[in-house]
Amino acid sequence: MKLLTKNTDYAVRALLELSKTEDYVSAKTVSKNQKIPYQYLRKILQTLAKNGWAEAKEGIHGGFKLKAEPSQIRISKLINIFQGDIELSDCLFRKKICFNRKHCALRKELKKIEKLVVAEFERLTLADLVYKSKEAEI
Amino acid sequence: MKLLTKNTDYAVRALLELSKTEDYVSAKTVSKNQKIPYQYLRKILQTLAKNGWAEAKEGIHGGFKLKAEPSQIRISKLINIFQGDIELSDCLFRKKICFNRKHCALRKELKKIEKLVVAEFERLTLADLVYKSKEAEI
DNA sequence: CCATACTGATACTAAATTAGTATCAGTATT
DNA sequence: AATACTGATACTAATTTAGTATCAGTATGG
Repeated sequence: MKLLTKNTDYAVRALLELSKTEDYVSAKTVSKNQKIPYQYLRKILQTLAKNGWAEAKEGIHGGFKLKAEPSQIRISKLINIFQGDIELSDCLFRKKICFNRKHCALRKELKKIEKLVVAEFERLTLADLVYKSKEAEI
Repeated sequence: MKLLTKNTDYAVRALLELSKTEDYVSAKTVSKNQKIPYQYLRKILQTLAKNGWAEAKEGIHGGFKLKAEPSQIRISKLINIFQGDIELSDCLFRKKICFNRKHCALRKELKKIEKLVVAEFERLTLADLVYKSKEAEI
């Protein structure tokens, strides 16, 4: 069971990379520094740009830069983009078997846990990670 | 993102089904009542039996029955069996890049969330679900 | 004004995980 | 001995995740 898939993981790390400087950073550079497959990363950066988290500049010396403050970039949002809604379980057979109380009892409990996780990921921002990174470098 | 895959979900529902009676219940019956594909369910029940959560009886009028009290069957254990360890993220590049503090900062935060989730699933037992089911039937 | 180093868009393949099926052998009951 | 079941295991299908490849277009520096 994984809460983060690779593309979310890569997205976070790419954004952290961008947070290092005000300049535009090319996908190539991010790819090198974070050891993320180049073409895969490009798609991720494009998605980030489309969703307003990064700004792209085309042409030579182009690249990407953060468009929002790290403290405004919530990991939950990134999960939403790359993995869809945070939803811990489907209500299988939603319509038919939810009359089946047993199943719903499970579902109800799962929903509770789901809320916890969502809250945690909403609390967590890129800034938290930047801050902790710096702390660790001392 | 799903915390429970279908086999865990099926396992829980199968165990709930078994909890209804002291008698042995055949896979066929469980399959019908819970609308779980028969052959798939059989594998799940066999796994539950192997892991000591259900007792199997062979031959005609055989089937499965609970081997533990519902209050002793923790959902976390079922997750462990059917989905492996609860682990929200791999530390990709574990050995090499964990020197990379940025990644580790993320990982540290994920571990915290992971602990929360694990604690919740350890708290939750089959009995909680049975109880809530009965409540709902009033 | 053009070579270069980049992004935009998109189509594609590969790998891994999850879900489901099928089959044959053996066992307890009547 | 027929029946209704489990044990074991091999297999296929579907879905999700990960990664690759390619062509078109853009900004910049020489």
